[in-house]
Amino acid sequence: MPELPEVQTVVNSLVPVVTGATIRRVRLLRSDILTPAKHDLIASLTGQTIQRVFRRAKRIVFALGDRNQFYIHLGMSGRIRIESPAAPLVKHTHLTFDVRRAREPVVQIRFIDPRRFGGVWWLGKTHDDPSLGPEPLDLKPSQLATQLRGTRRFIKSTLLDQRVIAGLGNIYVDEALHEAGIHPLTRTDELKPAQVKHLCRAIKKVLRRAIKHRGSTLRDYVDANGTPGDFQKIHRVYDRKDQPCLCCGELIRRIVIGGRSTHFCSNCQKRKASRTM
DNA sequence: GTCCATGTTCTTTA
DNA sequence: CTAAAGAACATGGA
Repeated sequence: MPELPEVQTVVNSLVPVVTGATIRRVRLLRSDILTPAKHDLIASLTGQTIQRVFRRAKRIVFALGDRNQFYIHLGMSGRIRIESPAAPLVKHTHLTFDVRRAREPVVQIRFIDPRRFGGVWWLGKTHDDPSLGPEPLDLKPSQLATQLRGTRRFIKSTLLDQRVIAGLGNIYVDEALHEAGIHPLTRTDELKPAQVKHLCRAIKKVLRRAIKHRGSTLRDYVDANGTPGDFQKIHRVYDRKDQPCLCCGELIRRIVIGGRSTHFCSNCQKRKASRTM
């Protein structure tokens, strides 16, 4: 479910509720979602204030008043919900913490994740992660060119690699490659400078539009208030196998690259490196 | 029962 | 050394 636009949407819905709030009661209902596993999360959170919440890559990062940080990663099926503390817990709720801002009622933040590919990571005071690539929305073409240099992998696989760019996932890589007119099986080192520049613009354009539409709801993604996104309604290629391309009418194809379903238009995205715009 | 899934990481293969 | 392929993780929906 969650790629950069969905995670950003969740963060946007959390900001007004948790910024400056004090953490009251914390419950870790499944301790195996925590890394490091032995960390005492309850002791670290209880009584702390949340200075701010922000997104880095696909992570929801909480910065605490004592300069410690932790983050929640939603994995494939994770959700954050803002609820009344009295609301019944749904199945697969793994973490809850009550927060309170001055003169406002207590609300409860919940992390729910059936498949448990997501989890909670305690960062402490070490805030940087050298394994994460740059944020796509801040990316300059020259920076993208640097990140793409020296690999012959398929561009589809390269863009999914969080060390290269942090935040894209299967939906938005497919959408960005269509927007840029680049075939997903193009070898990364075959991209011309003009194509890299076009790709850089395409990535930002797709992500900005997706954030504006509050992400894509294919199955069950909702933001922290339970609101679904609607960007899936204007996908050009993702999940549109055998439907006509909105640009040219060609039927969208689905292939598998690196074990991931990949959608593209064989007319708008030519295999040969002939496109220069 | 089967296949598939918006993610990440590890192992095997080439 | 690089990177592709495959599996693993765990659950639920079609």
